Amino acid sequence: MKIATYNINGINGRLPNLLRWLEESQPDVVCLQELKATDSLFPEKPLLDMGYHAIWQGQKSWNGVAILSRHGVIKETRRGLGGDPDDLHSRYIEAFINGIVIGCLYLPNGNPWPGPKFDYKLRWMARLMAHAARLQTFNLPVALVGDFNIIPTEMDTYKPKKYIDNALFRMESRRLFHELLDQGWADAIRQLYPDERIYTFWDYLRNAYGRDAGLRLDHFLLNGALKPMLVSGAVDKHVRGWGHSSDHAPVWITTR
DNA sequence: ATGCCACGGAATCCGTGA
Repeated sequence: MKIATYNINGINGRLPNLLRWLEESQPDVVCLQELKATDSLFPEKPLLDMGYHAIWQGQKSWNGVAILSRHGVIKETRRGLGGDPDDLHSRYIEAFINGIVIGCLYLPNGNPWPGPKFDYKLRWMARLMAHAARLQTFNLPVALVGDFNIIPTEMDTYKPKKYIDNALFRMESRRLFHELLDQGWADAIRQLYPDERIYTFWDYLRNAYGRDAGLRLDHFLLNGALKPMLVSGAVDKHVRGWGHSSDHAPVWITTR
């Protein structure tokens, strides 16, 4: 099964890019983030026409997550993380597809540091970790997939010094990410490419893509049951070079 | 220290993103 994640940065503005990439890449399941669309504006029909069923949690202007699948109707298992009834951001949706539990997430950016947005990021991560710990008790393959907005190590940014006080790279963010891994999650892309610089995001500013000034922010975390099923994975980097692209590129893995 | 780009939504700018 080919599972992908793609921060689309506005699903309606970039629908032609999304459809072009789906046609080319032929993923079975796709986790999307930053829909930037309300529920009623989700482009269900063009995706169905391409054979993809979808579940989504939209929001006006910002955030928004969705899961697409070619394996028929999707069994949704959760939307939202719980642990904070006042949090109205659409950042988590989860489904059971073809024997795998797939959690699609869009972790808060958290900039600027310090401040309330950074505090929200850390609280959201704590809630994610509480839910991830519950998922670890499942006797099933589980994947946490999406835009984590975290640069896990110095190897995952073109210029570590520049990001020292950035919420994506602050030690608190990295520490929580590694505490999450310590629950028993494997960072699939890093596992496949232990020594390579791999980026999934290139800023629109300053010709970042042309200079390959990127960050690795989009991750696949696999539990112990799913990890031995991992076969391959990669970033569809060229998609970031298409006209009218998102600032993220799609990332995918395949499992047996 | 700031703007550089790009989005949605409203309005001819603002908040946000990373």
